[in-house]
Amino acid sequence: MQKYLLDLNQEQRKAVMHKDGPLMVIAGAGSGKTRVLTHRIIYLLNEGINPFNILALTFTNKAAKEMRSRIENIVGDTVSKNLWMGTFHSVFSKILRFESEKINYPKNFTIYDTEDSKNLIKSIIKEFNLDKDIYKTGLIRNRISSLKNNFISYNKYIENNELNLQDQIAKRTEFARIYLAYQNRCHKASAMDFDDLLIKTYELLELFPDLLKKYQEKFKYILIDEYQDTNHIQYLIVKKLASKFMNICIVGDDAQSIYSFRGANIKNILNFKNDYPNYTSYKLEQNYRSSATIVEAANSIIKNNEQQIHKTVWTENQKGEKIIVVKTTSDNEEGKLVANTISDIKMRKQAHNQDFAILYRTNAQSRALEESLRKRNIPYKIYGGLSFYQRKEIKDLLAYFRLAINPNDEEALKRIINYPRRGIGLSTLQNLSLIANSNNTSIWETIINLDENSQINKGTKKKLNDFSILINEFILKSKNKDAYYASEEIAKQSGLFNELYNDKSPEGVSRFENIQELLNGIKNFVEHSEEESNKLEDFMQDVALLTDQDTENDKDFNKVTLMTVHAAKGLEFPYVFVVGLEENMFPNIMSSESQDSLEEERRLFYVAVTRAAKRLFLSFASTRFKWGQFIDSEKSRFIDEIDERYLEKHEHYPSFELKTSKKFVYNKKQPIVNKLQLNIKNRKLKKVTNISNNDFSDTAKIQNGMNVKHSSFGIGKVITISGEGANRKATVFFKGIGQKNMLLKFAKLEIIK
DNA sequence: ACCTCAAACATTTTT
DNA sequence: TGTTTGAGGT
Repeated sequence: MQKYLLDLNQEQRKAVMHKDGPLMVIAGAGSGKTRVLTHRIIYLLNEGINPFNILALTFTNKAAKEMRSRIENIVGDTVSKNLWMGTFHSVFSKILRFESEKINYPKNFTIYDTEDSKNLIKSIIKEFNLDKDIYKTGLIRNRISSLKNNFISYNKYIENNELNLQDQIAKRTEFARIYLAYQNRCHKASAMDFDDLLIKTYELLELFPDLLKKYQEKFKYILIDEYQDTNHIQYLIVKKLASKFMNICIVGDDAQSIYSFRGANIKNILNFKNDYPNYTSYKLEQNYRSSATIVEAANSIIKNNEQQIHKTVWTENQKGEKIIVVKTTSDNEEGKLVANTISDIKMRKQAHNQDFAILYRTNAQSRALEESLRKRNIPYKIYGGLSFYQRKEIKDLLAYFRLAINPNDEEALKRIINYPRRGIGLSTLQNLSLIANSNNTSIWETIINLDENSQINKGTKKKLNDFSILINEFILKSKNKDAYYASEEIAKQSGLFNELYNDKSPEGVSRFENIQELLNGIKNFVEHSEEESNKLEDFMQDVALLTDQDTENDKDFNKVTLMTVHAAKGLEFPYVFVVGLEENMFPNIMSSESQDSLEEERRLFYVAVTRAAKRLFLSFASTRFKWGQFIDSEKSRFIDEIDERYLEKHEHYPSFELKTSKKFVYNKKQPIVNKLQLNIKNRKLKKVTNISNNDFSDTAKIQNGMNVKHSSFGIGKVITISGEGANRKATVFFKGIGQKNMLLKFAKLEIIK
């Protein structure tokens, strides 16, 4: 037997060595599902299947990358580099780059990210003069996205009475018009949003049978990871592609289906049998990841769900220690508890930072945790905030690149037409937009054909003309020169480089550094690509599809991980903290209405718990700071669903001493807060926070002419002082930075003698 | 056209 | 609490 097959158990091996025909692998958490997928690909390659004929669809780019490198280690990179591997979005965008002209899109189409989509919708709502409180951009975008993911086009939408009625009830009577306009504007801008990447692929395969045949024959073997989280349109595409050879292998776990808000349909996995009647299926039930306690506890959680494929996850691993459940008084206490416990374990068990993960339901919860980790000097990395490519300065520069590649890209144009300042303001832009809409062209087309328009005055025309000359130069450079040369030129000539260089505030400096980092990244890209594919266009291909997990660098190696439970799917850590286990938080208030969404929250909790290998810590806070207010909260029902045997409950975790006094201990007898009580609580807690800050006595000492030190601006001289007590302000001159006005209460200035 | 400041506003999860 | 929007001034 081949060496790589030896470390598989019997079921895993059967799945790996299944050669032809539909295959369904139901894999419990931690049962080695990625390993099966990887090994199966290696097996196919060893059987003589051409790597060109294998398509592997993963849930994240990172997963694809990791799988590819594992395969590469065994079969070598000449073979592995020819495998088609990636997310649905990235693989299909690649196909569209070849074929898009057939469906009337240029090959250099732009991919609009969520921010672009929202901005476009915002413009449309404004142009239609609609009430922005009824037509909320985020909501509209979500609705359009969900329609698209269910393959309901504008035409199908207007025929659908039920959907129309929903919008009537919500008073969004103009929704259809917005939907149509959105589609048209995307098309005019030669742009596709995330959902279009799927829809257009489907259309392509539907409209052109010869193309369908081509890709069916190309992808003779299709493997899909995390199948429980595919949505309807993805399902349709796969069904089409696989219908010829039926060599489709899906791997998934219905108990870990957590993306229904994105259109994921748990029925896809349940219906696999109907679509492929001659299927084979294997169940992987042995968990290799977690302690027996964690595995059993997870089982006791998921059994509360009604919808599921029956399976029993078991393990031979040691029992391990009990799961710690801790109640804390506030979110800050919770943060301290987590940070202290991490330090403690690091010392006693010789664990490293990268062994720890802190998981939460919503991104907003990260702040209290970050603060306490910082105070304890524990390095951490945080996912799900802004990814590198979504930072303002990066998006600004990328917008120039996008225009150089596709000048019709309206969102990119709007972003930078007046940044840096060139005196082309809002009213000019509105005018242009109006003309463009009435001529059914893009804004760019309108600008380069200005002479025919008399609505715009001469001065503005000159400015617009200069702008178009600039962009035309960028278009030429991006076509003829390598990406690094072109991008550097664009950064300089656009004025962006200077603009950021001249901003010497700490934020400005870091923005400038980010731009340099981006340019370095492009340099690196050029050095590692062939001459025919080292253009800006090649670099930009799927930048919009990258997430912060994909842009991880070496600096992030030994750090504690902070992320949402959603983002943690597929990962594992020795020590896991699941925080904020409170009613309305987890399960989230938005999901507590229907049985289905509650079951999904429970699956999410199941995912969180099963990330842990050695030890699991669950915590909840009895007050939480939200919207600038303290809100009382109660323990999550999910904690009570875990079998008591596996839990060890604490008011405070004993391994460290809490600094706060008993008076803040949550009072069980008064779960309902009245306003007065809340105010008292506020005051008390505020006091506690102030103690940890610099006290006022120090700020009162600061006088005119003194030299002071600021944490980020460095050393400066006090020029003026105004105000009293908490309102005491100072104007300070910092060398190389300039004057800053600051409230002494917050500024934490240190007096330098 | 652009800047500044105060008031209103918002909060699930993401390729 | 942090961010976005709108009014009003330059």
